[in-house]
Order: sequence, then C-alpha cells, then structure tokens
Amino acid sequence: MSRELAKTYDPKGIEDRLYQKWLDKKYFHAEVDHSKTPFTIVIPPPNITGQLHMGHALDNTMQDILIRWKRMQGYNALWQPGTDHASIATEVRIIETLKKEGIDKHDLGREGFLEKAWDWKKEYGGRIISQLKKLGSSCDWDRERFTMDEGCNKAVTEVFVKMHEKGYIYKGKRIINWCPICNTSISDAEVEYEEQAGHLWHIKYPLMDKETGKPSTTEFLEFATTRPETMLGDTAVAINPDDERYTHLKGRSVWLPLVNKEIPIVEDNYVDVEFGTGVVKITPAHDPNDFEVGKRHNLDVINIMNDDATINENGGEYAGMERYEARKRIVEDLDKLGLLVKIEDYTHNVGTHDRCKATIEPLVKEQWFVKMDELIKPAVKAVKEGEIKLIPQERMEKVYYNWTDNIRDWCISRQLWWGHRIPAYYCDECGETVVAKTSPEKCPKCGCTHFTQDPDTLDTWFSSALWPFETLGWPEQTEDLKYFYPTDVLVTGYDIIFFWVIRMIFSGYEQMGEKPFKTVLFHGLVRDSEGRKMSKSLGNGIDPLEVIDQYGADALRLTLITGNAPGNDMRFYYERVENSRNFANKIWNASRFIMMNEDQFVEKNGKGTSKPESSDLLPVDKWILSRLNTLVKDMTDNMDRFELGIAVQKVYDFLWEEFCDWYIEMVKPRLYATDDCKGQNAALWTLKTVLIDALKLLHPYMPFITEEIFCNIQDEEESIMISAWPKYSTDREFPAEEEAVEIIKAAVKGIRNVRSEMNVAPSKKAEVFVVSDDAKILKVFDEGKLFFASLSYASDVKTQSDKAGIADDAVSVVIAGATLYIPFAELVDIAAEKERLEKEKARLEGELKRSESMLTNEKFLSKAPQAKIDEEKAKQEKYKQMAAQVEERLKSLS
RNA sequence: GGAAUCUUAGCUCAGCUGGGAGAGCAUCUGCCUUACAAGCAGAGGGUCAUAGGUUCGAGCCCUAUAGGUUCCACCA
Repeated sequence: MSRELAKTYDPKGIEDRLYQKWLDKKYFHAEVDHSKTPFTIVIPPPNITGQLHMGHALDNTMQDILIRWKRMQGYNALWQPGTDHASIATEVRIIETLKKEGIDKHDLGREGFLEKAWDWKKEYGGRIISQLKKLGSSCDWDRERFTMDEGCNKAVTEVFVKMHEKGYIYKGKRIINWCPICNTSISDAEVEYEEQAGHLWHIKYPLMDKETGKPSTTEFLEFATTRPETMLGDTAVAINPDDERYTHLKGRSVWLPLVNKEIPIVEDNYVDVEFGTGVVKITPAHDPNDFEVGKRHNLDVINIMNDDATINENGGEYAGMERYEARKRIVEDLDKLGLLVKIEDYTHNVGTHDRCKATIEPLVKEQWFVKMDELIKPAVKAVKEGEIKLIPQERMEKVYYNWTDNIRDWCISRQLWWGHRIPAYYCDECGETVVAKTSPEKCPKCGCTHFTQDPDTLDTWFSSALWPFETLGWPEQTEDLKYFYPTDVLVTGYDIIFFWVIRMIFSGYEQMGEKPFKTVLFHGLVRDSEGRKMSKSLGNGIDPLEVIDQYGADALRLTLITGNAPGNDMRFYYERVENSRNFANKIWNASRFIMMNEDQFVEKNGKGTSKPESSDLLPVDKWILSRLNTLVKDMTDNMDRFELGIAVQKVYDFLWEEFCDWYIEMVKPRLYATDDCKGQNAALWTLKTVLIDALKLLHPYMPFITEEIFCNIQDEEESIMISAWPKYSTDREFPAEEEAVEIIKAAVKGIRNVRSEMNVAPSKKAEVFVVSDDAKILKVFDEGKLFFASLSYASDVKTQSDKAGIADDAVSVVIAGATLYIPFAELVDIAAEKERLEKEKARLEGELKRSESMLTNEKFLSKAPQAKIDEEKAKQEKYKQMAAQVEERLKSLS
C-alpha cells in the first residue's frame, strides 16, 4: 500500500481540487444556530470594475485566517461576501469604453446607459469573485450580495427617508467640489491635493475716486491670485480690520476691471495681515473661504462657470472659453490695462479628483448633504470607551479623532447615473419637494399628480456605510440580523478609514442602535520592492494571480502575512515568496518522510501504528509533544491579539527547526533500528500526532497544503478545515524532558561546532566522552545515547564521572553541567582550541558580571517577579559551573 | 501650518507590558547523510539615527536634533 508522492510539492491542480471539495461539502456556509456562538466578518466589497490586486490579496488573506481559525475553534463562522457598484469608478470606466466605440453617454440616455452598466456588472462583477476564490477565501458564497441589489436599494431608500425626516439629510446651496471631467460633485474626502508648479499673478484694481465717483487713475489696491479667471466673479475685496496700512480704505470700494463694475472693500478677520499684500479678492462662488466671507458680508454669489469648466454668460466677453484659455486672455487684457503688476512662479497645492486626477473647481451648487455634528457623537464615544477597538490602537485612534474633531457635512449627491437614485420628487406644478420611499400620488401643496424624481444619485459610500447590516437583511428584522449582528472584526486598509470605517460606525449606531463591529484590524499597503505604491500608471503592480499560478496561493498568503505588523506597509519581494514556497515543500517532505516510514512499518508488521503506552515514549517524544503544547498556547494567544504575523512565524519556526531539523533527525536512528517495533510505533505515532496538530495550527494561513497532507496522512477526518483547533493540555507538559533534550541539543551543537571549526568531515566519526559529576546529566546522555551519537557524528558515546581513560589531547566542549571530550588526536590544534576556550571564558565572565549585578541589586530583588529571580539564579549557577570547567580545561592544555 | 509614524546585520523587516539583539534574503566554509540541494551543518556581520535624561538596568519610557514616509488642513 506504499503511497507514491512527488519529491516536491506542486500546488497546481491541488488547490483548485480542494477548493471545489470545500464548496461541494458546503463548509463555507453558515446558518443561524443558537447552539453555537457566531463569529462574523463582512468583506470590504471589492469594486465590480476591480481586478484582484495585492491589497485585496492581503486583506482577504487576513480575513480568511480569522474565519478559518474561528471556525476550527467551534464558532459559527460567517464570512459575508459581496461586491460594490462603485458608482463613479464604474461610470468613468463605462464612459471610457463607450468613447472608444464613439458613443457619448447622453446619446444612450439614462435608461440605455444603465442597461450598459448592468451588462458591465454581469460581465466583470463575477471576475473578482472568482479571483478571490483562487486565493482560498472561505466566504459563504450562497450569501453573496451587491450594493445595488434589491435589498440594498431598499436599505438605502429607507435610510435616506428616515434621516431626511430627522433633519439629518438636507438640500442646500453650498460650495462643493466639482469635477469638470466626471461632471459631478464629489465629497471632501475624494479630493486629493497635489503640489503643482503654477504662478502667482499680482494684480491691482483701481480704487473708486471719492470725489469723482469714477475709477481712480492713481490709487490702486494690489493683491495676488493663483486663479485670475475667477476675478470675473469677484464681488468684493477684503482687508483685515486691524491692518493699519489700510485703515484709510474702510468703507470704500474698487473698480472691477474687465467686468466694469464697482465692488466694495470689506473687512474680515479671515485675511492674514502677514501674507502677501494683506488684500484678498473675494469670489464667493468659487472658493470655500470666500464663500464664507460672502455669507458674512451679504455679498452676491456670481457663478461664472459652466459644468464643463468653461466660462458662462456671467463672464461677458469671455463666455464660452475653456478655463485656462480664459485665464490667459484675462491676464493679457489686464496687462494691456496696466493692471498686471508681475507674475511670480509659485508652487501650491491644487485639489484634484482622486479618480480622474482632473483639477477640481469649487462651485456653488444645490446639493444633498448629511449633517454630521449629531451623527458623529456616538461614533466618537464608541471608540473612546473601547466599545470598538481599533488595531493598531493608539495610532489609528489618533487618526480617527483627527477626522471626527474636524468633520464637515457630507455631500452625498452625485450627478451620475450609475448608483442609487435619490428618493426625492419634485412637483411639476409648484416645485414642492417630497422625499419618500416611492413616488408620491399627489402633491401635498397643490394637489398635482405629476412628479419628477431628482436626477442625482448617491455617493457610493452612502450604501457602503450600511454594508454590515444591509447584507444581513436589514431593514427586515431577519433572524440572520439578530444572530450575526454586530459583526466581530472588520479587516481593511487604513486608507479608507474616513471613507468607510467611520461612516459604517455612525450608520450602525444610527440605524441599528448598535456598533457594526467590535474590532477593526487595519493593515498597510503592499508596495513594490522599492517601496513605491503599486499602480497601473507606474506599471509596477504585481498580479497576485500570477504569483498564485507560479508559487501557489499558500505561498502568497504566507508571504503577505509574515514579518508584517498591523497597520504597517510592506514591500513585496519574490525572494520572500520563494521562501514561502520552500517552506511548503519542507512540510510536504516531512509528511512524506512520515508516510514512507509508516508504509514500511505496515509492510513489516502487517498492522498500522497505534497509540503507544506512555512508557514507550522516550524523552525526545515527550520533548516535542511539550514543545507543541507550548506552541498551541503561544499561537492562540497571539491570534487572540490579532498578531497574525507573529503567530505564523511561530508555527513556521516550530515546524522547520524543532520538528524537521531536530525531532525528525532524533527519531531516525530509532526508525532505522530494525528490531524495535515498539519504539518505531511510538516514534511514528509522535511524528504523526505532532505534525497533524501543527498542520491544524498552520491551516488558516496555508489552507491548501495543510488539507492535502491532512487527507493523505490520516483517514479519521475528512477535512482539516472542520477539524478542531488544538488546545493546550496539561497532559502534555513535560518540563523535565524538555530540559533533558535541551542539554543534549547544546551538546550536539557544541560538538558540531568544534568539528566544523576543525574541518572534520561528517564521515570521520570519533568517540565522545561525556564527563560530569552530576549523575542526572549522565543519565540524560545514557538515555539519549542513540540519537546523540547520530546527531554528533559519534562512533560511540561513553558517560563517566571523571576523566579516566581519556587522552590528554582530546578536544573538549563545555556545556552546562558536563564536559564533552572528543579524542581524535590527529586533528587537534592546541592553539585553536585555546583560543576558543579563551573566547568562551570571556563570554562567561561577561554573563556572570551581568548576572551578579542583577542578583546583588536590592531593587531588582524586591521589584522583579520571583520567577525571573529564580531564573536568573539558575543561570548564574550554570555559568559558574561552566566557567570552572573552562578554567580546568585551559589549565590542562598549558 | 497641524499631526502621526519610522530610523535595528549588506538588503527588507520582526522585536508584545523595559532584564538574552533576532528572521528571511545576500556573503563565506563544509556536506549529493536512504523526507527535502526549493536541502543539511557551521561561520562572519549590528555603540538598535544622534545628543541628553529617567531607571539598579533602555532597542523599548521622556526631551531635543537630523533624515525618511504618510495623513489632515489649505493662505489668497
């Protein structure tokens, strides 16, 4: 029944096969079950236009780890998946595609366009889902949702109407960020400031002559601007009331050239006396600060721009010009009038749209807003009081409060077609606004029965904000909602804390009266090997699907999760993926070793292995069981604290170093001893037991290979993903055996070290004498003789209490409590050995000094925990012994 | 302008509540030892940015300085 397994692990084929098995078995599916505690994660819904990138890969790997782990711990684990309609991103993409076919969105009309958009969704919405599956994501796909499906539509309308009734949603004429390319307003959060080289135009306006009432030819007021074209909409010039230079100007006015009209000089504290000339032109329609100044002084708001950023009819002769052309012409014309003082080079921050990178124009428009001051309060309180925990805590809380303390009302209307249409209806007769779930029958004011719905749609994040409860059935009070809400963990990048996380929190409290999640686990960005952001324009993006194809999803997942702390950015290196792949191969071969030996065992004995009597277990077996036991505890603790990188590092080190490099090597002599059936059985049982438990610990991180090995190596359970997470057990505490094996390990290392330094080939074997006056230590070596000899390339091991019968020139190695002698005379290099011992002596003296200073320190003795003191005392004792032995050895050499 | 964060081995980064300076890759030296050369054994390499301070003791806490990254606000 010998099992044929390839020498290297090749994930190709295996991963898809196992994923299909899990789907067929419905392992990912969760139903309400009151006998179990729920554990819920909602996926940050990827955009339907999206392609899986490294950020998704990291985000979803983390979620999958948590979900698989909790599922194994016996929780009713639900990972709720879905996709986002991403209104503006999608609409922009569709418009681009249409453009290539020579079609303008307006040619299609709203209905036609939306038809195209839904086709798009059908075609691409599934793509990202299948990519998430490649990664191994154990989402409950039966529950897949979409932010514009029927349920979500209902939720959005419900919230809009409810919040409008409460006065939290209002329509107002305010200054907003306008993207002339996308032709829509955008929220403050979507504006990205970018440093650009520009100019500062110094311009002067003539003062109005008090006597003649005409523009003065001698008196001017000078100021600077970065956007000269906005002068067309100027309705005042402002000075600071405390500015002594301009006291004589109070109450006067200036002549606005080109437009040819008189505008007042107003006094406002907004003006910084220190900056420039201390004079500011005021354009209320095109600058947020000017808008505020205008409100304070009752100034006219004159919009001079069309939606496409061309100058409108208010711009007189400049009407119809594109904004930058108008700028050029206006500067030229001012120059002709002698009103242009100078042009300075100036770098300043320009607001751009984060999607299309076009320079945004502040415009005054009527838009829908969400009033934030009241809504934000419970969201702040929740974090302050620890109701919701942010990880990494300190850093993210600071970012969080920074935003909540400076929050402004949220502009939620978008002049787009792809999205949730605003449920506001205007009476065709009298213009009355009715906000309702469905189109009203008749106007409450005039009785008219014809209405037109608001053409605008809502900001994508308006629906995303409802994601944690709308996906569970809200506004219906479903069993799912009652059972799975609030969710447990939200995993996401810190880059969308404002867009999404905060908005979910206040929405959760407002709509559900309860937090949407208990913990937010933030991760950083995945950068390229030079630390740059991965982006399409740079072309430095690494496609996770290619990595999966080449190295397997397990290798990618392990790479993304190791050596990376929460909230920190990481760099992506292929070398690290290779290392992960090598690790997969390592455990594959370890399992192959076990299976091959088990097959041989069965062949010889005609029966399989069975659980050995406790007395058949050797100290090494107990040692590895004990180490595993500690690992279980440590890893579980780390994961409880969401320290995923640290946790996986521990199982990695355990498997590679302790299990493969030490335990398997220790077990080999026993397996190869042909007559020891009981010993072989005990060794094989321990190997299997430890490997299987370690695989379980590793499974959340590397789901595929662990499942593949699990199913090959045992046949009691059908899948590792529904097996139980290992638990710490006092039955597996073996401190004495741990100590014993550590002593032998130190001895093996010491001997290997000497042999290596002296360039002795492993094939040249020599006797090893273990000399100690401690009978317990000699017993340890007697019991471990077999594997000690094997690991230290010894031909034989002799234990004794003194140096009798050992050649004087034997090389010695000092370890805690014993001295090892290797008599291979022909290889001894006295000088080298002396040098080594001197080094060792110096090291021990240093350690003793440190130890001494601690143990004679009263404060340390009184303040440090007893365990630490005892530990230190034991160490000191050990150092003392070792130092004595080194001293003795040095004497014998000289 | 405000704030956060980082500066640890040649490179990339771990290092939890202060008590042994670590990993991967790279380098050097041996090994085709019957699970694995995608491997095994061994070695070299760090005044933990700089200067102070707190402490018996600091990579870790405090202050200042220098440099990098990021976020927020935006001043004409």
